[in-house]
Amino acid sequence: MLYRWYDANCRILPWRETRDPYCIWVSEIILQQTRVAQGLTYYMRFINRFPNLMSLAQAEESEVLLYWQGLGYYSRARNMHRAARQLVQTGGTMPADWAGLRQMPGVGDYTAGAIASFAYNMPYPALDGNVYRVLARLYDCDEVFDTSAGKRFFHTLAEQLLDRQHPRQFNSAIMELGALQCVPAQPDCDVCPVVSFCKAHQTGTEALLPVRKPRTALQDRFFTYTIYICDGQTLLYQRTKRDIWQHLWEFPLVESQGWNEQKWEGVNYKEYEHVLSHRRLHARFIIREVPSLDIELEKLKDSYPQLQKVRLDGFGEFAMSRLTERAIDEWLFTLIER
DNA sequence: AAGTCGGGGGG
DNA sequence: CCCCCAGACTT
Repeated sequence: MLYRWYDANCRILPWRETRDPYCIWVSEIILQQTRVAQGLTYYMRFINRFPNLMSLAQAEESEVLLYWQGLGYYSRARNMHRAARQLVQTGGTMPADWAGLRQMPGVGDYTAGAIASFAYNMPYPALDGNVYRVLARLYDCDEVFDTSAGKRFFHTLAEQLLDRQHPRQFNSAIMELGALQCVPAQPDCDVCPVVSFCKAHQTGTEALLPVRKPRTALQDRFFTYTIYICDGQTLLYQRTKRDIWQHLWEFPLVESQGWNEQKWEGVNYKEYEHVLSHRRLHARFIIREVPSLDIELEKLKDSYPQLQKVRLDGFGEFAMSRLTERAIDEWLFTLIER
């Protein structure tokens, strides 16, 4: 039932056309907490530039981050780069078993199971958000799934259900079922291939499942960026602290607890709001034309790591957050053209 | 166990 | 506004 549905309905995706563990690894990292539609173009560009372990290991981290720019969760890219360098040091091939995969930086239980089953057809379950939803509904199970106990519970369930003769096909099918058919909101159960096995549908509880623990509240942060301008150049620094956007570049930043209501007469600035999953950022970008960037650089260099002069047409070498990217594209550049 | 890390799309 | 997405890591 399930396999027939999969063959007829599955999406054609490049990482399904290969069994190269490197390519499958890259796809799984990109797709962590990321929709296929968003990750697809990143995957194509990434594989084209870094077609194998060696090419990734030999690249600079800064270039890897450029290929990740805009995708979010940037530690994924840095962990992947670190893993590639580790593997090249120890033989230059991808691990060929679950335990070896699981030890790679950035590879957790889900990703290890996904690579093991997709690349090697090994009998390990792979529980992502789709699978938790499908299992919770099939068994009408209201156990909270994103706790350690809940993960153990569903993992045991998945191991029992797993088709050990066809782990690749099984994992692909059940994930695709969650992505296309057993969707979070208003699933069309009338056309579901496994509706006759679905206890939640018999009870009418599909919409209540799966059960997740409550999310942490959104917090506000206030950023004031200063764009120093002189002679077609500006100042950029690299974020290095354990915080958002680690190792990305941006304009010198001062964070405050709120907006102190001073008047901004004659000051050239623009405000942006930028929402992350658990933060609401309130950002002000201020343009300050100064007589000399070297004087500002000297004053600020102790507070801002890697602070340096950058030509306004040279931003392409520096990986930046969407927020900074937007401020540059929508404001700075349109302002400069006048 | 709880918090952190991005960004985007859909209802 | 809310939700969730081929999750992992740190504290």
